[in-house]
Amino acid sequence: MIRLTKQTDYALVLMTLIAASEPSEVQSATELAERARLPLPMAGKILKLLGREGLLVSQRGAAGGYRLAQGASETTVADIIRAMEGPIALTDCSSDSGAVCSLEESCPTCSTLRRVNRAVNDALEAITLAEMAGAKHEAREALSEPIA
Amino acid sequence: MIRLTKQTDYALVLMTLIAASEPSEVQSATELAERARLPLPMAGKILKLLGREGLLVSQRGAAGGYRLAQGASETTVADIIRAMEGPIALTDCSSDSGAVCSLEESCPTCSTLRRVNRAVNDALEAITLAEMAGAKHEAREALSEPIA
DNA sequence: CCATAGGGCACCGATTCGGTCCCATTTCGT
DNA sequence: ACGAAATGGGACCGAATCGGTGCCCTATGG
Repeated sequence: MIRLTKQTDYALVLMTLIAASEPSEVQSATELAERARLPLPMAGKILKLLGREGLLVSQRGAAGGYRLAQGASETTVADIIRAMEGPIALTDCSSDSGAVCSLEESCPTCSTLRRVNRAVNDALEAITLAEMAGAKHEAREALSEPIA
Repeated sequence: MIRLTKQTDYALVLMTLIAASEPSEVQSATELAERARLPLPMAGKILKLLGREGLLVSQRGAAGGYRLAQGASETTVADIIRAMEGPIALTDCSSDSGAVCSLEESCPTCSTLRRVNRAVNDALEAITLAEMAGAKHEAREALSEPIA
């Protein structure tokens, strides 16, 4: 249903939590799991993935944890989704790789889908982690206007 | 991966094919399946669904088939996706139904997701079947720019 | 040297997806 | 009136994906 997985959803929540704290100090998976009201194994799994994908920097050993790899304004929703689910492509057809579509005759669909895909991508690229982290207090007026 | 199912993909192709023909005359599932290079059972299943959802009008009996229920300019990509997959919602959180999110504390995510969701929705709502059907010949310059 | 915390991965049950098939019903043509 | 041609509505099945847990390893601070 054009929907992202729950794990991606959780990733957005976790990233938001991390972004909302002091950028320099690490936060443990246990802490974050509690605050996000997620089971520890789940949170751990997701944080590991986000680390491997370069969105988080991890500190191993006792008193370890995670912190953002970049500033909260440099990370977008699209980045997080890509880290969790791979390239953003609505269909096989709409991926950037020039994979040839098997539906030759009827493939104006392809070109249009590519366009749709781009619109979605842009929308996701436009929202930064900083906005999400700040949304709790401010950024309420930013919601009143439509996007596209 | 924020992707729609293959059946939805097929639905877009089939709808495009139907829209590209004379609006008044019906086309059989067999015909359409051939032109879309899809197995007949698949095409049939999808066409039935689109009919039930009100996007197509069916003519039963011999020499039967399908035609558009509305003008090609009135039907959008979003309509087709909704017919195939239900309401467009990136996450449980972002649906329009005011379903309460379980992640209370961290739920600025909710509001932001709602915004993302809306952007996606708007993008899909903006593309009509008429555009897709016409894209084969024109609308090529709209593609010349890279995607992401 | 040990408790703490992340790294990696295998694994499992449940759901969804892609696809096929069957049978009932409708309708045109002869 | 009858039969071929089409749609209508499901049931059904194998395969892939999803959500979630657990285990064992390595790193590190006290």
